[in-house]
Amino acid sequence: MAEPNKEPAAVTVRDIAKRLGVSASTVSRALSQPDKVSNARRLEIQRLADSLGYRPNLAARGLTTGQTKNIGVVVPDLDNPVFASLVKGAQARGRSWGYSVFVSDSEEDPRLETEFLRSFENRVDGIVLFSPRMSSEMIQEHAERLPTVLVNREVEAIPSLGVDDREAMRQAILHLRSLGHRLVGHISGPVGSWADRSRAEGLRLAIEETPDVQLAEFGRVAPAFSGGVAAADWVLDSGVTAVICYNDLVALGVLHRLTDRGVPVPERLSIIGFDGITAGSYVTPSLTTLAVPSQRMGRDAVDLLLAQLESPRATSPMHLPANLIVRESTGVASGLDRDRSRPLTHTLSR
Amino acid sequence: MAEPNKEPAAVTVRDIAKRLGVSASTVSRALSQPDKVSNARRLEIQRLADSLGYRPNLAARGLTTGQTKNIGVVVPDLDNPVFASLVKGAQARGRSWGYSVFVSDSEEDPRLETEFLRSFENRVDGIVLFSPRMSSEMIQEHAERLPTVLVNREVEAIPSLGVDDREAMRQAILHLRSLGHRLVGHISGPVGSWADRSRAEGLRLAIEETPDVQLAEFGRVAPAFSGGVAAADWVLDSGVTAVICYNDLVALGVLHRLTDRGVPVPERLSIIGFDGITAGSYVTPSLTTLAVPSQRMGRDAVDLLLAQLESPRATSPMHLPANLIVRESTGVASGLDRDRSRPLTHTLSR
DNA sequence: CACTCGTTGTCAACCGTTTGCCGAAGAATT
DNA sequence: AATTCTTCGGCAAACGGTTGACAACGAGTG
Repeated sequence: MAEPNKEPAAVTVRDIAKRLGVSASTVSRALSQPDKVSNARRLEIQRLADSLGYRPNLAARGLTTGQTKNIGVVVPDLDNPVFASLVKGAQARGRSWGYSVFVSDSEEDPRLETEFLRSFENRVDGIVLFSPRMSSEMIQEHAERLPTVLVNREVEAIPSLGVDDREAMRQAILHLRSLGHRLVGHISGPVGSWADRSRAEGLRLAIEETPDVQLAEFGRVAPAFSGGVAAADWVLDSGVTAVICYNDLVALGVLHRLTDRGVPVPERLSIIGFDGITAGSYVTPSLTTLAVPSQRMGRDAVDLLLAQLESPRATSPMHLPANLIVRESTGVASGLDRDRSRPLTHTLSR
Repeated sequence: MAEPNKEPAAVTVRDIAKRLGVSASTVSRALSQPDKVSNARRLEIQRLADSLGYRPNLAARGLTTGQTKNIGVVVPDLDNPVFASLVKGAQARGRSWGYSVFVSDSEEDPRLETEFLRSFENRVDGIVLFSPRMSSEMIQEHAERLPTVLVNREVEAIPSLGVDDREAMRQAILHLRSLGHRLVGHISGPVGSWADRSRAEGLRLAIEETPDVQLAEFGRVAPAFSGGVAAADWVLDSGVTAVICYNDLVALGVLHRLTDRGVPVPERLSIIGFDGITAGSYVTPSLTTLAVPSQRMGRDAVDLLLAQLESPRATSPMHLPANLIVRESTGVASGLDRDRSRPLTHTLSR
């Protein structure tokens, strides 16, 4: 009564078989292993199949084949455009391989992550996991129950994909150096975040190979606009002429606070962000940033995952290049025109 | 050989049955209809089940029950924070009801949308569809194969959920009016977009009931930053003192262009956006906007869908209120202090 | 003690598909 | 013409779980 009989009773392989007087298995074969059945039959079956609008029930198929043709993607926060974009890329690539994508927003909460991973068991063929916080042990544990590709994080023996933070930071430092900056600040991100560690380390290495640039470390801030606002005065007061921020949100916060105070950017302080979110190009001055190819990371992560499904093998972590996008928030170092004559470019190895 | 035997062979209901010397059906019942089995047995079974880490295979269950416990969400573009947020809300709410969420980014392409909808058949129990472009007929057609909830769009006899554009526009107009604006511009969005029609209509109604405010229509622009940049000079030149933009991106474009030209905002021109994306609070001056509760829309859409699954019934379109967030991009109308003395508030009919 | 009744758990069928095995028939080989 | 090889298609079992029908059993009732 309450059921007005929606969903017009999906057509099954047996329906087709019956109408053609053949067996279900023949229909199945005609559709999935066309060379196992005669041309005439196959055509006949295919014709009827799509005239009836037949759609194989993937759940049923999955029961026998063990393939769900689904993959799961877990990200910390869909409101962060970087993650949204990653999901977009993953979904698009999944589709092109015939996979559907489950999405899960873990809200940075390891408990939720665990819940999702468990609920994905025997519901997906594999997962793409972006989890800066979960412990390596837990990741290991989950990964052996379900094929996994990690994004922006490396854990022993698990395929992973990340940003080449070292090369990114090198680009940033070279850019600033060639603008005459000699003392550069760094605002780091949340403790325990894998990305923060990796970026800080990359920066350290970049500084090491650039002897005439020095680094000033500023403490950790929340990886958000407010964090940048909070850090701005401190940074300005410290005497650095440029600052590299944990991410774009922090950079935008710094920029906003300085603009509010009437401090000219980049004349007084150059600012570099990280991520390449679109908001960076909306502000004035627009934000110079290290853009991570997040959509591509989503795509590549799926490719990597599917490759693993086909033939599991050890792979070393892959690195995608970040892209220095120079906009208006970086400029010539303030007041200092002294050593503009130094040859800079030939230290660029590659 | 190439298979290192990952995935440790999921434990099934029969495994449990065997170890306890009971039948599979008893185990099944103990887990899903606890009152059909004696206390002792039930406890025994439950204990073993989770000590073995048993996870029911939902695909298999779905075969008999007809419930997949999955829902699909289709949005036009995940890179748009409004849609990302909607997905976030939908996913969170789905989870709390025990549903997993497939996400699909249709890239504004009706062909892709159709493909997704078809691929969702007998893979999900229902879908949340955000499709400003697809024809009503096609939507009708899909909706009768699969329970559907529409977002930000209304089609005869299909449950839907949207923003109360009329009330939103009324708030905007009242806000501007009380700041002394008497001639307000409107930059509209892409042709064929349901949201654009609805917002324009809402604006028209709001203007009708506010006789002392007049409307100046500007043509359509791309619903993007560049669209706003393009429209800015035109709007400025027209003599309006305030402009309401199709969405925040357009508003940000206008703002950016004016700032570039040195035109003071809001002194010379007030700007209102629509959507409430976070980028609006990063710019200087920050953007006054009509914030749509996108995450909540996602949640409510899922609630509505699940309610429909339980007992399908006709429902009239639901409307969620947009929220006027007054920031720095709106101010007192330029040069005009003449009729500040008029009593304004009592025209506010709620 | 015979009877009814409620509880507990088993049997078997089923959901929609795939797939190994086998027999039938036609084609090719000798 | 007899034999072997192929090709085609049917049968039936499986995947993992659910569910209606029913048997067995112990307990309560007269």
